Order: sequence, then structure tokens, then C-alpha cells
Amino acid sequence: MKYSNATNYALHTMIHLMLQRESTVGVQELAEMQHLSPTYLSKILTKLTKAGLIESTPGAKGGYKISRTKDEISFLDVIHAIEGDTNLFDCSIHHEGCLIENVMRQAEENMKEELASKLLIDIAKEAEAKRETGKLS
Amino acid sequence: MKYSNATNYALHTMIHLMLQRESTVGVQELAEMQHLSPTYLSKILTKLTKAGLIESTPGAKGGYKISRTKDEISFLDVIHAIEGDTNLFDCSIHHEGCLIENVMRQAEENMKEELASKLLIDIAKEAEAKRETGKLS
DNA sequence: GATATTAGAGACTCTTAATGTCTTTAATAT
DNA sequence: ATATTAAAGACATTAAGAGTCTCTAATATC
Repeated sequence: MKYSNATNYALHTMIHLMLQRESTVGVQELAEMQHLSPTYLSKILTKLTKAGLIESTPGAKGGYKISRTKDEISFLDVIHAIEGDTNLFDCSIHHEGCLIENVMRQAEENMKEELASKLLIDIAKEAEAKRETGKLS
Repeated sequence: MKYSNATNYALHTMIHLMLQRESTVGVQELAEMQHLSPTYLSKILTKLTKAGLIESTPGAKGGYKISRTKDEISFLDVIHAIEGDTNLFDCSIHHEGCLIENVMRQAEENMKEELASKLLIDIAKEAEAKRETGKLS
């Protein structure tokens, strides 16, 4: 019962791309930064690309950059891109209208609302400010 | 990224025990009801017992019954008993004060607050009422 | 056009956690 | 003493996540 590591890597990568000045960053560099193998991170980046959160250009001088919609990207967007559209809880006994499932779903909804209201850009700026005051993010 | 089936079984079992008039119910009966093997459900029940949510008596005429605190048992109590004290999200990169982790933890907290505020007894009563109006739970 | 570079796709392995079974032991009522 | 029931623990099975490797496709540069 945990979010996957991939979601963590994805979130950190997104923040990094947001703080990036250069137009594109290759998977090589992104992978090194997080001590991951490029091929593994590549799969994560592909998911982010398909979700429209980042843009990729193949070929020499290619790489990834944050999407134009960068000021509107929420935590939930990233989670959704990686984890897919899943619920934390499925009753699996009752096929519909399970009272227990209803309660669990409502609670999950509260969490998701919070995650939808949190924008990556705000955290990115916060991280930048923190870094400038000497503390490494 | 899902709550375990065990949590679902545990919640349903708790509701059932709350609606139970007879003093104790054996694992045999509880297992049949949910189409589970008795030994498997037994492990779940042991966790609930250790958490103090139900009480068990071994031997002939033994079985399980809901704890005396039954009016105060929340969804979160059951989840905690089965899943343990875990977080949905661990940064695993940064050792402390990760901004991303902070956001994720806060959102999770919202969910848990909701789950702590929902009492099983209310759902049990609702299920009972629903059953009496002809609809099976 | 040839070459170097980079993303993407897919098959594959490894590891871990959940799921579930089986057997034995301990406790209790009759 | 016996039947019944919970508890414990070893064990097997399954499913999902994590991660690697290889090959293909696209693009810039020369």
C-alpha cells in the first residue's frame, strides 16, 4: 500500500525540468541526478510525455522539456500519469453500492482534491528559494 | 497502489460482527460468508484481535465478537490494524524535509482524517436499515 | 547522404509483497 | 477425555513493481 517509486522519481524530475533554463535535458542527465539507469527513467518519462506533462524531441540535441501548460500542472496530474486511473480501494465482494467502498472512496477523494490543488510550480519556486538560502533541496 | 484485499475482508467482517446478536461467531462461519478459507481469514482476525478491535475466545463454543469499544471504532482503526502504520509516500531520495514528501503527506493526512471520523457503527446501522428495506447489502 | 545522438518500444529478469494453504499447538466447554 | 476452536508458523503461489538490455525511429550536424 504505497505509491510506486516511479511516482517519486516522476515528481522530482518534473520539478527539476521546471527549474531548468536550457531548452531540453536528456534522459542521461536526468538519470544521473537521481542515480537511476537511463533506460528505467526513460519509461517514466515516456509516461509523462504521453500524459502531455512534458515534451520530448528525439535525435541529437533532443531531450525533454516541461510542457507549455507548466503553470497548471498539479501533483495529481503527475500521479495520474504514472499510476494510471486507479482507486485505492475496490470492494471486490459487492459489485455496486457497497457502503464500505463508498466511505473509502470519499476519503480518497479528499486526498485527491488536495493533490489536485497543489501545483508543481509552487513547490518548484519554493525549492529554488530554499536552495538560494544555502540549503540544498 | 491499492489497499490490500485483507483490509476489505476485515472491514466487512467487522460490520458483520457488529450486526451479530449471538455472543460469538466462529471463523468457519465468517469465512463461508465471504468465500474465504478459514485459515486465511484467521490471520486477518488475529490482527484485529491484537489491535483490540475484536475479542477472541478459543475452545468449544468459542469464536470472535466485537470489542466493547464498538461504538468508537473507525475505518482508520481497522485499516491501521491490517496495513500497519505506513505512509502512502516516502521520498526515498531525500532523508528529511523533502518538499514533495511534505505535500504528499499532507494530502494523505486529509484522507486519514476522514477515515478516522467515519465510525463503523454508523455504516453497520445503515447496512441494517438497507437490508430491512429489502435490498441485500 | 552519413553519422552521431537521443527518445521509444518491447522483451526479459529479478525482487518483493500479498495471497493463500497446511500443519501443529494451545486453550476452553462439555 | 474429547471435541472444538483460535493462534502460530512454515511453506507455496501469484502479482506487481523495479530494473536491464536490445533494437528501432527520429533528428541535428557535418
